[in-house]
Parts: sequence; C-alpha cells; structure tokens
Amino acid sequence: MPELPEVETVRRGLEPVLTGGRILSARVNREGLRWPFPEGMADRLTGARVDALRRRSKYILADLSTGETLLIHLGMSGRMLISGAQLGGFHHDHPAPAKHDHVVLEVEGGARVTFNDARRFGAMDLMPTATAGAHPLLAVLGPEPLGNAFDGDYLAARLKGRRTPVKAALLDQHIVAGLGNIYVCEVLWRAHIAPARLAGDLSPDEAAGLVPLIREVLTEAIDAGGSSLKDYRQADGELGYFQHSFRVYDREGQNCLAPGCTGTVARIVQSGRSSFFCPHCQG
DNA sequence: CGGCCACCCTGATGGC
DNA sequence: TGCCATCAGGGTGGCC
Repeated sequence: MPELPEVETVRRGLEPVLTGGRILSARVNREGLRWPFPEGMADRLTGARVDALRRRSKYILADLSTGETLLIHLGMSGRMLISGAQLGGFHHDHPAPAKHDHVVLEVEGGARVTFNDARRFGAMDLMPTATAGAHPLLAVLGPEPLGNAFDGDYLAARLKGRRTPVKAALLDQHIVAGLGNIYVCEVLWRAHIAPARLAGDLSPDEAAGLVPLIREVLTEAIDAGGSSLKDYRQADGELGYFQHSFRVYDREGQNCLAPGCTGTVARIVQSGRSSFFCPHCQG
C-alpha cells in the first residue's frame, strides 16, 4: 500500500528506535516474502548496530555496523509495528504474535520491531553498504521526486515522445521514483490533466508544471504523516498508515472538489489500476 | 525498445 | 455470522 510519503513516515517512526541501537536478535518466521530472504539473514542482523536509516523511493535502507545495508520494501500490505518503547507519547506493550508477523527484531533498550505483511509482496535483502546503490531494485530507479535532479526540464524530456498515458508514465519508477496510484491521481487532478492523455501529447509547460504539483502533494502527505507520529492514532504502534484526505482518489461518483467545478469524479481502469479523475475539469 | 497484461498473495467489502 | 465476486496504495516477467 505505501507510497513514498507512507514509507518516509515509517522511516521517521523507526528512526528513534533503531538508529544507534543494536539488534539483539532477529526472528525470521519464513523463508522469504516476494523473494527468498538472503542467506543467513537472522545471523547477519544479530549484533549489528543500525548506524543510519535512509529511504530511496519506496525502499527503507538501514546501514549496519557490519558493513551491510538492510533493504526493506513494504509492498502492498507490509506494516511495521513498534512495541516495548515510547511512541507518540505512549508506551506500547508487546502485542501477542500475530498472523503474518514474518520478521521480528529485538533492539537494544527493549524495543521490538515487527514486520507484518499479509500479501507477502514485500521484500528484505542485505547487500554491502558500499555498493548498495547498485542493488538491482535501486539501480534502475529514476530520480527522487523531492530531490534536485527532478525538475521541469527533466520531466518534460522524459515524457516527450512517450505513447503511453501520462498516468502510466508517472507510475513508471524509471521516470520518477516513489509515486504510486493514489498520488498520481492526486497530482493529475491538481494539474487539470486527464489520466488517459498520452504523455507525449503534453506541452512542455504542462509536463514541467507537474513537477511542483508532485512535490506539493508528496510534501503535504509527508507532513500529515509526521503529525500522525505524535498522534493518538499511533497508539497501536503501527507506523505509516496515517489519516490523509484525498481530493479525488477513491471518490468515484462524488462531487469534484475543484473550486467552481460542477463535475463528478469518475473511475476508469488503466493498466489494471483504478484512475480517479474529474472529466469536467481534467481536460 | 515500448507498452500492455497476467500474476504473485491474503484480506476486506458488498451483494445475494 | 454463509458464499461468492471484486478489489486493493507494488513490482516483475512475458508477450506482442
């Protein structure tokens, strides 16, 4: 489920518990998720100190004192739970083991981090920190949407000539890394661009104009996630699934929220994914 | 290469 | 508290 803002919120929530702390033990309850876990993962994690927690696109990267980096991907249904620690002003007792608790880390200081993933589209891997960027999942990624390398000229150049719907192009992690179905819908709604328009048919200004809207949508969502970390909603110790109000996503049949627009939100399916948009104001 | 589609898996939801 | 169909926010592999 999580897109970039949710993953960033999980990363920020893990930071006070993990960064600088040592992993006392790792329990691995199955051989893998989407792919097999790396050989001897539990042993390679045990005793390691977490020196830094980073994020690249929708991946969390934990740099370890052993010289390895742990890559964590939440997939569609992956969740991170913290227990045995203070979070959002509450102390969270350890819960009973739950279905789909696949990896459990006991951290120095009494905290426990549990990776739960019902659909098992998530992943974990270990690689040398020095060459982490060369990991097959990371090497192919486009620029971070909030980074300096992502600007109007870049996006206009990448969309130029593409005979694919702009919706699919923005979901393409090679072009820009971290957007998912929800935030692409939100961005195109703010841009007044119909999701079915071909990427290559956008004017250079339209393409470049997507960049500040992408930054705006993601930044607002990250801020909402940051607020939720201090919130009672974190009382269950689960990170990243904060309340966020979408303007068009999942609002099929409801009034368009654009000022002065009298349209009704519609849903179409593109590449097997739902696209929500207003046929009236998204031309 | 570019662009679709099925597929990996389980759970939530809504109609009957 | 039944049964079935549908759908879900991600990403890969195969096919044309």
